[in-house]
Amino acid sequence: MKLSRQFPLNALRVFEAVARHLSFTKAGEELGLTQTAVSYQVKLLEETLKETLFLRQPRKILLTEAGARLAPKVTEGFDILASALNEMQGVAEGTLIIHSTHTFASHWLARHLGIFQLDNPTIAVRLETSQAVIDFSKTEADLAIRVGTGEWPGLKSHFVMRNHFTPMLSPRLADTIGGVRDPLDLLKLKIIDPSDPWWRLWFTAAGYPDAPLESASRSRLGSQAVEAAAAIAGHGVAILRPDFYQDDVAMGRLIQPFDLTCEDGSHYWLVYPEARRQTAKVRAFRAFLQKTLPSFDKGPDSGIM
Amino acid sequence: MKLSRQFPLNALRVFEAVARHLSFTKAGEELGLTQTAVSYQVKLLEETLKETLFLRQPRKILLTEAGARLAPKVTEGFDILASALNEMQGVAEGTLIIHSTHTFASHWLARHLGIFQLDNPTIAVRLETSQAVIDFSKTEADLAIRVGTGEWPGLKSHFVMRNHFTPMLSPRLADTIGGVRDPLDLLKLKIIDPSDPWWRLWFTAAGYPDAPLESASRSRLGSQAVEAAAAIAGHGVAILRPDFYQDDVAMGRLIQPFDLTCEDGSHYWLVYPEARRQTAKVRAFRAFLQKTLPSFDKGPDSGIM
DNA sequence: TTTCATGCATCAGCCCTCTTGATCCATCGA
DNA sequence: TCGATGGATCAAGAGGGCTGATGCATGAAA
Repeated sequence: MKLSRQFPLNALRVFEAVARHLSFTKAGEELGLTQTAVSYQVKLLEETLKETLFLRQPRKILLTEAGARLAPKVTEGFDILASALNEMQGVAEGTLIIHSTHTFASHWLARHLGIFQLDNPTIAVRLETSQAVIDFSKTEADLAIRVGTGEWPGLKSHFVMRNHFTPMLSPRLADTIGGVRDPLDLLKLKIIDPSDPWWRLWFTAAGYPDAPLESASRSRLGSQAVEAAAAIAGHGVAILRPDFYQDDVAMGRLIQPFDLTCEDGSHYWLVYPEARRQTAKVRAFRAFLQKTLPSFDKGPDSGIM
Repeated sequence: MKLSRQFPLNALRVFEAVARHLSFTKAGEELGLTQTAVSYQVKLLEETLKETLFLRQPRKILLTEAGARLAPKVTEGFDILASALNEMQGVAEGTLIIHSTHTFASHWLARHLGIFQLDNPTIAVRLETSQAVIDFSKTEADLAIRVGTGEWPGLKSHFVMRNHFTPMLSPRLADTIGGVRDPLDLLKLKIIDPSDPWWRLWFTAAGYPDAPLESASRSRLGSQAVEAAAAIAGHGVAILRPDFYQDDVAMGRLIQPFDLTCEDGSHYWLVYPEARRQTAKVRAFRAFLQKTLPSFDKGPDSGIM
């Protein structure tokens, strides 16, 4: 007997319940079926096996020898299946896989995940980072932090924080030109990745739409973290998300010469597949962001700039 | 997770196959499904569990952590179910439960079953006897020997032997009246159960339709075996199936004074539910009767009288 | 004994699950 | 660049399985 497609697995499940209750009606109640349906399924199974499994006596049924031999093993088999599912779900519930960009991971998550772990000691966190926009069907992340407009088909998204930027540089470098007071002062220094459109946006916002930015086609360094490192080393002025470099400012490794920040319409979002919205671990992470970030889920047009 | 009605068991079976092959297409081939159907079932299971089980990569799929944890247990569970079914069928195949009347069991089966057991050493035989016409849905007999016309709805029947009868008595009793030569001589003796219609049939066949049989309403002794015992003890003349008492005749305990036998239209039949026609043990028993009884399956109107 | 309650079998009809076939898409290898 | 491979998606259709009504047999209660 192979459990091939033909085999009525559901009938086996019904049999298992009937064997436990020794009653078609009761089994039906357990399974949410009518007695009629139970009768049908049992008959179907008996016909498939060519074995009578129950003796129908008036007002009660008995297991035949064959049925009595079959029942305990079937119960065991279904128990194993059920526990496999439970266990899998339990373990899955217990591990939260977060995908994020390097930048967000190192500058925000790394700093705040401790709180989450304190609040949710039973949930292990695995952090996966890459610059790519991940496809939930191709990696097994439970949720991701993405930059974008918040519109992704099939995914639920919650606003996390604005994605704004402003020039930042090392105080030593600023000193070489006697300090930075006017946006144009920046042009005296080396601009790290001047082809980044953020520079044009920022200078425009600062009132200098025509600032002469070298259009040397040197590509971006790849990630903001690398650019920041270059800036800290005094190699030039980078345009960075100030939120992420508060520590460096505090430690005197970077300064933010102007309060003016800019944005390009894309922001940080928490996203996950619609289907998994209700899982406990995702809910826990959402609650954590809610608690930690005042701007969470409020949309890009509210909250502090 | 309860394996309630809602749970797509079939999808779980499909998942199991996919996890083994790591291919939707291959799994489909094993199960006799199209790749489309497999895809649907896997998706259904994933939605039910709210867990991605496979990572769909181009030209290949991988199990996710959750899937990898689930697969072996699911395989184990299905293996247990499959072996339970196999085992049950094996054991069931190995035990033949025969239902029969006391008479046929003690006078024919008991004498010949040895041959069947020699021919089929792997089949254990269990004999259940009662006078009642059994209902296959209420007892777990595989087959039965019944007396009747051979017409039972839902049951397959094979003719076994004619059901004929003739007066029999102990030789000592015959001697008390100087021997039995004419049917009317029997009337000098006590007739065991004269209300049995067989007596009237036999006397009519013998040419004495008006033989004065006491119509005392004493009920039948219940079974032919009891009546035969009474006859052997010399308590009177019984009307019996001569086939069944050859031994008693040979041992001088009974005599059959007349060759004339009669019948009432009912005969011995082998019957079993249509659905079980092809099981090995039933086939073996049919073959045994075929070999042992010249009249088997030839119908009541052929063969020796 | 009659009547009621229980429990399973049967039947016809319908819904919805599941399957199929066609098509599309992405990737890998030549 | 093209063909082969393997999965996803879609619309359509068939058939399996469920339901509610009904029947039947029995045991319990009146």
